[in-house]
Amino acid sequence: MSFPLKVRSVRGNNGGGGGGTGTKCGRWNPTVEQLKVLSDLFRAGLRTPTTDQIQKISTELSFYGKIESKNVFYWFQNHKARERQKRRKISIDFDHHHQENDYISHHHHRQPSTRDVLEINEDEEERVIETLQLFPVNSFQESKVEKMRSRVNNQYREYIRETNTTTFLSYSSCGAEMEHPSPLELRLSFL
Amino acid sequence: MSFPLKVRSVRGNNGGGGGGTGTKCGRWNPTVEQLKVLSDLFRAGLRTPTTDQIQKISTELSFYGKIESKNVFYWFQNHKARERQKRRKISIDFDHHHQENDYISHHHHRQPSTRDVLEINEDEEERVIETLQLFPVNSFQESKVEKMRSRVNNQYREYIRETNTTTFLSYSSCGAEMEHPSPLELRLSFL
DNA sequence: ATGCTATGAATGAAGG
DNA sequence: CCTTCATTCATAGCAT
Repeated sequence: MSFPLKVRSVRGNNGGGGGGTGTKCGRWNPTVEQLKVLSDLFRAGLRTPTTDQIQKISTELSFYGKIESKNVFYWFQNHKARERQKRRKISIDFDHHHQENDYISHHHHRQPSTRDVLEINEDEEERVIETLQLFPVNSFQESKVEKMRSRVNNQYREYIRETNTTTFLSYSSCGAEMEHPSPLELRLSFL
Repeated sequence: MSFPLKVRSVRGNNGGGGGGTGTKCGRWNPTVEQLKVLSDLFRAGLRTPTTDQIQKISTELSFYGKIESKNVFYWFQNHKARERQKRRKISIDFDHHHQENDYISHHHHRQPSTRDVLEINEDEEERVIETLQLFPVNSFQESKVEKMRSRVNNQYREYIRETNTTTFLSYSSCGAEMEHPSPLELRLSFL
């Protein structure tokens, strides 16, 4: 529960060597050094590192212990998500608190069911990434060439949106319709 | 993917009480049967099902639990993308990988596609089985599986229009427990 | 042992 | 298709 200064067991191991034997290798367990670097990067403003950045970070962190790129990826993913989540929760609490204070009618207390919670103060973001000196990851993403590719497949998205907004009634019996070309049979003739 | 020894909750199925593990009706949680069928289809070579296929699959799968066509759509999207991710192991950090049995790290260098860091080393069959017959098309259509990747956006249009009125069953079915065919059924007969 | 919390990992759902 | 977000599953660790 301890907050930021979580230290966790250092998991012994490595320091470059790789003697991380004792650890159950089913799941990556960051060392304190790794955690520090990651936190620093995050604090410096890095939120969604590019593949190159991930690679660099991962490579660098491998010095402190076994680590893979995906671990870095997941770490940032989770860290960002959970911070947002935390902030969201706080905001909700705040909101809730206020609502209790003023019981005005035009305030609609919405239960944050699942996804109702919309973005709240999401400011304070994306600080200068260039300033983090830990790893000079100034690799630009110059890929502007491929921008004219996606064009059609957005239709399904629209469809989804449509069906989501349009009543979910889904009338049970639709015997008449189903005008599918042919009585089909999907079969897996293997396995 | 990666259901080696993980089964996840087999969908405690809502049923009001909602106890159990999760299964909040906010998001589709595939049952093992559904997952099996989907995986089979995928392994059979189906990658980007057409609208019709999606609908049929979802109809069939609704037999095993609540499901919508969009779930099928998303499943294939995600599964395909993530399969590729796995296949495209970056492995730029090969030299820094120390210790323990490093998997047969073969690295064909390529430009990291912005996010394929998820270098998972799970080996799954990726053979394309030509025996898949999702649609017994006429002879003039090449029976090549890859041929099914044809963009059928026109169908999407139709589909969209149609789904506005005819949604799929996917009844919640709290008590409507129907006897499902043998989970080992290898052939799906769609009607 | 039992339970809880923090968090790594996975994946459903979207957005673009 | 690619990238990202939100949820959820599964556990390691520590607490009780």
